[in-house]
Amino acid sequence: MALPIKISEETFTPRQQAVLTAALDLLVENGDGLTMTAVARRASCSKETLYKWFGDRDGLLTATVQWQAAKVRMPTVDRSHLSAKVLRESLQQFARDLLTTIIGEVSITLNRTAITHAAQEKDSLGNIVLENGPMAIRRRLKPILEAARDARLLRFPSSEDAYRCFFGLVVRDVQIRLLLGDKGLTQSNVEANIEADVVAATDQFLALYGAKANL
Amino acid sequence: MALPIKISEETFTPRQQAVLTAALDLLVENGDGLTMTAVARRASCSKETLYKWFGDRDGLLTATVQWQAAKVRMPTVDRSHLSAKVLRESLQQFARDLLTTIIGEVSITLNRTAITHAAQEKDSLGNIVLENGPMAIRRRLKPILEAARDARLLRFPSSEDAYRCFFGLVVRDVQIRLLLGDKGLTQSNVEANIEADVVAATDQFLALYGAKANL
DNA sequence: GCGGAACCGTACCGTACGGTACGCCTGCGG
DNA sequence: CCGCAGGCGTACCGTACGGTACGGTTCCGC
Repeated sequence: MALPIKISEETFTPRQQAVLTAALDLLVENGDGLTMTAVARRASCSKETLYKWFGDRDGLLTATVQWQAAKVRMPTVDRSHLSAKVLRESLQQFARDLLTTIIGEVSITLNRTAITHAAQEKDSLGNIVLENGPMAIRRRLKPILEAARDARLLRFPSSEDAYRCFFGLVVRDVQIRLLLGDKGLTQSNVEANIEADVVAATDQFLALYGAKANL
Repeated sequence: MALPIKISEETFTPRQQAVLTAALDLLVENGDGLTMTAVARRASCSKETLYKWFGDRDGLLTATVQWQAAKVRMPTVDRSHLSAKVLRESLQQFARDLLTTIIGEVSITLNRTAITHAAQEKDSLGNIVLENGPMAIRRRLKPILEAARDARLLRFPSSEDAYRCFFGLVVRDVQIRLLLGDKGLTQSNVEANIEADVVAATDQFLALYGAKANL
């Protein structure tokens, strides 16, 4: 079946959401060793109910990822009056959101789960994570970039390339290192430098794509 | 036990290397669903031998990743006479190697395996991959960056930051999308653009860190 | 009050897979 | 020629886990 990308509030009943919360907690705690029995016990429900609601283990996993991923909300930027200052602050906000998201325990777990899943020729989880992560950022950022170009604040031939450059400047090697469990890169460690990194990445992006002296 | 980071040629006998090759092939083919029985059958050896040589499944996995990761070789750059031209070409070579590596089937598989492993509170595989991937690049690149700074070709306060910026400009969202199984980003698709991306990333890096008009 | 739907808890089944044991063959040193 | 070490193939064991079945309880509509 084609998975719905969007999840509305009413997709899951409160009880079901409690189950999904339990599943997510277990996922974060125990890695991908998520068993149906454990979820049932944690959520105080029967396995039969799990299978009735979610079909099978994959369905539960999918629902969990989908439900959690949909909770990530992007800030809306007013692009009607873009000034250099507003643009810079918007970019910084995007960078901050992106960084704080990817270093979060939940994001790491979800990405790991989806990648593990993708290793078994199943890309549904990967698509959900992509759609709610990088692609969501892209959808929100590109209009702003294009508005900024129209306002002569930025210069680029392709907004796609500009977006991907911004992504690279912000994320760098942080995400892959966290996913691989690099001990030299704890969340708190990265967290302390977020503000500096946000400013640095934004400055670099503006240096590359700013129309003039936007530094 | 502390895992040796370096693997010499003689660490494994040819027969053992054949077994590891079989394991790697299966890993690439079947994702993380690597079973001891499958490896034994593919390598035409008995399971008993596998356990004798590698201890347990984790040992086999570790040996496979370790052995394969060690095969990645970095180019050596002569940093005695660095000119702007040589620097640019060196950077481009690094970018090219990095990109061609991470889009390769084997790299994707190894990273996925290590990440899956990291989701179970085991970071040995992750460390091996990190050490032979990003960290290896860093070890080779940083001296060049610093030599270029000494030669007044580059300007930066921290070679660490410069390296990580370069990494971000080159990799961008390619690796995470491939790991997540993004269908809109096939290897061939990326491969076709490698040269353009290499040049673009290098130009951007030089624009940010070049001492003067190194564009 | 009554029937039934939903659901909990638990017991159960089948299978897949990690790990072990054993019988057999081959090659080699003495 | 003998014995034995190394290794192949296979059968086997135990367990963990996905998935199912079923009895008991609660709650809701009538």
